[in-house]
Amino acid sequence: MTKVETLTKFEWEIMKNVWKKGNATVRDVHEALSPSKSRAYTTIQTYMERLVEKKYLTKEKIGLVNFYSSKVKEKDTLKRETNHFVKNAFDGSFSKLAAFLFNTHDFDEKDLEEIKQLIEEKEQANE
Amino acid sequence: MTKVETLTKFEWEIMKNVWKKGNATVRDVHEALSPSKSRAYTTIQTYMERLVEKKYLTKEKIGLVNFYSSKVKEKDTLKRETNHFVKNAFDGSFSKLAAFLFNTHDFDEKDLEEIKQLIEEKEQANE
DNA sequence: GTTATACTACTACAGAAGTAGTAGGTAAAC
DNA sequence: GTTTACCTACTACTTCTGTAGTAGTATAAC
Repeated sequence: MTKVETLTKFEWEIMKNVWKKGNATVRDVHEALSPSKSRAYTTIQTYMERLVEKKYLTKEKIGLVNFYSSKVKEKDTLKRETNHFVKNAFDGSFSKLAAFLFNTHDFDEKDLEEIKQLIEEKEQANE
Repeated sequence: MTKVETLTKFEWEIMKNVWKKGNATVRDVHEALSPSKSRAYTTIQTYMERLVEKKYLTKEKIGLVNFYSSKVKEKDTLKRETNHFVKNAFDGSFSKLAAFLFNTHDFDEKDLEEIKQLIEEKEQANE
């Protein structure tokens, strides 16, 4: 019954940075995030430690400094979280989500063309 | 800077029930939810009270019993939450989300047709 | 060699989320 | 009219999130 976890907004932020850099120190992440919303260095540190506990990150000490790297693939995480969301919000139905998006958001020509392209590729693949 | 809030999984559950019934008592919701995962009646009660505090629900006492009804439209909530999610997970890009869905999930013919239909309608509307 | 800098490890604390018990009151049933 | 069932209001406690301070140690700079 492994309880499935969800990343909080801020945990996402951190994970995104680690994914982008491959591996990152607290300082790296702090510097990358600080401009937008200033948080103490140790706040970032705490988060990253917690992400280690939660098995999202591993850390390795090189010299004096901890380098954190991701234990989970971005794509897998994204997939899991998306499934979650769709489950909660749209009873697990992706076409409900799609319908909803079309009805409530404005897509421009380009978006629509891109998506249509994707569908056609899919359809080819399905055949 | 009105801090935007997100519903937790369980708050969703409750809101869905209230939306479905129009207005609902604690007992209604408890009975609707219990089969799946048993939670105490008072747990539901607490949640519903908190949702009143958070302005998602209003309550009106009729006789001895509180009837809760939604203050927010399901559609609006869904939209807000979807925006949130897309913002966190896909840097706010709906076409990234779309692309991701196509790459990681299997849609069957029917789904694809439905979506294509939607796009064509949109395109017509855009013209 | 003493001072400043940088980093880790540990501790702390408030508020939200998750969960539920208890007290007390009305109404129904006997 | 006493018991039972049901409901609300209030209180309580744990875990998780968000946020950060402090102590201690290694290194760099003077």
